[in-house]
Amino acid sequence: MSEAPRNLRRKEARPSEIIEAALQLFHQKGFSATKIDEVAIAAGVTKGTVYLYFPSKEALFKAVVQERVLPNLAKMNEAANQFAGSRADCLAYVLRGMAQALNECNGSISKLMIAEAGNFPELAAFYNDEVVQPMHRAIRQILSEGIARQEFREMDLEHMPRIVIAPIFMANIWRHTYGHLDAQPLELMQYAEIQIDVLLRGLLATPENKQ
Amino acid sequence: MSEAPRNLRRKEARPSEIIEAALQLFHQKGFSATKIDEVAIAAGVTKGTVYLYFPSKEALFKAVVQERVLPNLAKMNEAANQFAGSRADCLAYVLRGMAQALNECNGSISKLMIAEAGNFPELAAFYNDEVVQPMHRAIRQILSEGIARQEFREMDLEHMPRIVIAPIFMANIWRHTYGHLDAQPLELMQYAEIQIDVLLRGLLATPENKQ
Amino acid sequence: MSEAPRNLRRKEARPSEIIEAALQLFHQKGFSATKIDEVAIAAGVTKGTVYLYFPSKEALFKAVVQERVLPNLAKMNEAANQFAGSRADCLAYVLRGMAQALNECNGSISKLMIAEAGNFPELAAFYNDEVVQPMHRAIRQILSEGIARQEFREMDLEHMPRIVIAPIFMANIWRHTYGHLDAQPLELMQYAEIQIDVLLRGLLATPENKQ
Amino acid sequence: MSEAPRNLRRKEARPSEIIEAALQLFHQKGFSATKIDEVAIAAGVTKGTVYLYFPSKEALFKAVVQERVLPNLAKMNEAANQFAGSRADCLAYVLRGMAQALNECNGSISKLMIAEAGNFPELAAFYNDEVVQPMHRAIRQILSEGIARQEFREMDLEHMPRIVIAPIFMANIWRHTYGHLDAQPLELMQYAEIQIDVLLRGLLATPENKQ
DNA sequence: AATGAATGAGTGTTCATTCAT
DNA sequence: TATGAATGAACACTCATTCAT
Repeated sequence: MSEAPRNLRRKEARPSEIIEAALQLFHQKGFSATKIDEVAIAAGVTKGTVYLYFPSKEALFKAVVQERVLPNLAKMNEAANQFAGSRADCLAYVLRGMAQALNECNGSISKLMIAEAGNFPELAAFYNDEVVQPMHRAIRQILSEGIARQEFREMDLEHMPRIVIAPIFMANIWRHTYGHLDAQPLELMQYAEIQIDVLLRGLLATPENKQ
Repeated sequence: MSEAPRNLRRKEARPSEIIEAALQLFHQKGFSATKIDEVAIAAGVTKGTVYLYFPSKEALFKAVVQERVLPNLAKMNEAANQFAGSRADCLAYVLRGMAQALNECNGSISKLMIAEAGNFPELAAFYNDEVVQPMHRAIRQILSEGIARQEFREMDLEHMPRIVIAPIFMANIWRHTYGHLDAQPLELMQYAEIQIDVLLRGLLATPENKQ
Repeated sequence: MSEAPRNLRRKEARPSEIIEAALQLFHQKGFSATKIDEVAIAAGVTKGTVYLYFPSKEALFKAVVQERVLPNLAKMNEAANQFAGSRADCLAYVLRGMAQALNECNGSISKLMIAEAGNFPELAAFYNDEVVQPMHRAIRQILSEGIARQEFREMDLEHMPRIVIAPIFMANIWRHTYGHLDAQPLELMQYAEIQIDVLLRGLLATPENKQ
Repeated sequence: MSEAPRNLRRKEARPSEIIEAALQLFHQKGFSATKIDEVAIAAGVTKGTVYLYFPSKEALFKAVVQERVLPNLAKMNEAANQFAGSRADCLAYVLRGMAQALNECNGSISKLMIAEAGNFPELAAFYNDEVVQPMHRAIRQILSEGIARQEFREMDLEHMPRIVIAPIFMANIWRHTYGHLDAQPLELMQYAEIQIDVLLRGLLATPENKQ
């Protein structure tokens, strides 16, 4: 109740507080519909302060993407590389990790990138290069190893990464888009288990081959 | 003086020309970033004329959704109901139909609805009620029949519709969002075949599963 | 009292009405201190209308310069070229013409360009190329002819144009800057006659000088 | 810990350092376009410090005028009063002094006062009363003495001061406005000599008297 | 039915000014 | 004395919407 002095309060936390507020609003309303004023209020500051840390709304957008996605991606990649078990287990592990990451984060960058890519071509290219393609490569790597070990049957490695990750990503996007309309909230982790089960049955070499 | 009277030209076609133009622009740039002026120009009329047929930008949005999505959905439902073969074939048939519909349409309403749902809650609810839920019901119906016929194994009918349709919808969204960045364009129909193959292997009752 | 319909009223006159209003305000308050809103109100329209005709404040500025200065300059040049009498009379004639032009125009572009050149380098260069240098060349031409005819004594042709025109320009700037503080308004035409008299006495070849 | 304490460094010099920085920036960019931040940085302090010494941007402006112009004017007046030679020589001396002062100072207060007078009526009045009118009186005094001594011919004493000083002042203003566009920089002192020569020839009583 | 000139509320951005330290 | 984080009023510019023709 007795306020801490405003201008000294966590001055290094400011940028990330603003990024957090921006993430919430961007994913709720999209980029254009989000007003800097709202971001500022949500972050507990005023408009001018936002511009103290980010030179433009677009720069704020980029910061949000960079701060919130790249670290997650790197973590996932590393985990996959260090995973020692079967490739099926590895794939399951990675998908679970993705679901967990998406579930814990209460924003949806992928939704944001879908909504605004057309208006920010440069940012879209950045996202594609830095996030999407590396993620596809990681999945493809696991699948390819699995085929080599005869865990997985032969398959089209070109298209498979999209097929593998789409259900989880779309579920997360839907959650943030229509979730409030559902009678009961979508349980992302549970959903992921089902998707993993169906997927692995679809990918594994014949049961006969397995044992 | 000798001009062919422009305003005699297919008076009744005006609204749908405007809707078509709006669809293109909405899916390219999103709702907020699309200007009425642009829609007008793309439709070959002037701004005032748009307001002659649609009382507001939001009303235009709704008209786009209603005109372009509901008919497709109804068609799909009917086809599914009349399909006589195995439920696996029926599921494949329906998914192929969706992919075809999405492939032929050079806009992406689903992308649009993801991007703008937050700003148009009423529209989101409408879309959810009229499009998403019916689609899920239709898929669930096929799966449920398949289980009853012991074509499919037991499964979670709550979550499965999302898992089934996610890859195709995501690929279509991708096409309209990042497609221009890809070396070669995503072949939606071919992609759908692969997804159907993996999915059915994952869903079918195997001898082992059945026991 | 009964207003003429607003949107049809002199639609072609709009741009020049806006330019006129902008000229007044720019020279009264400078570029930065002039608000588009003020220009609009002074022109009897609203802000949006200004942007209907000029894409930016800077573009409006350029239009003001182009519309109000270049025509005057061209007129002066032509008059000087056609003037048949002595070069002293010609010089007097040109200076009187300048004074007249500045006197009749109730703005002062030269003041404007001095005040804002630093912030609009491109515009300054344009003004220098299109207005200042041509004016200097015209003066230099007259002086040089006068020297050839032995009307004028030998002199430094490089610097002379500035010396010749400075008093009239400065007086005009003065009038628009501090004039309201003077007990009696500066009579530009009368002032010009005195300046012409002093100048010609200073330039003419005297019998002694000629010898 | 071992830093030389910055704030001990010439405490009293702060205001004049700030004034100096402000002078530079005001004449380069005008009043409105100059930001307090820039002034602060140029003076080697921070924004807050500027407000420690000057309660507002306008007050800083006034301080600049007072500190930098009034002393020069007083010096000129005194020199003129003590000058013992002919009034022609005295006039030449005073004009040379002005040119020198303007030449040495790399700002142009007169330009500043032209650009911003409209926005600061009170300051304009102050400048007119304290600078312009005294300067005119000083010139008028010299001319009047010269006429009494029959060095100068009869003339209009009302307008003459402007005519006398305009070329030098305008040249200085131009130098600071368009100078960077010229192939070779304007040599103000050399220019002044030419102007003095033309002027005196224009003002002196008959040539016969001269020798 | 169609136009397009005009509007004005709204938003991104700037910057003089304040104040707790 | 000096800082610099924070403020908020102000302004350029946009664009959905209106309306006289």
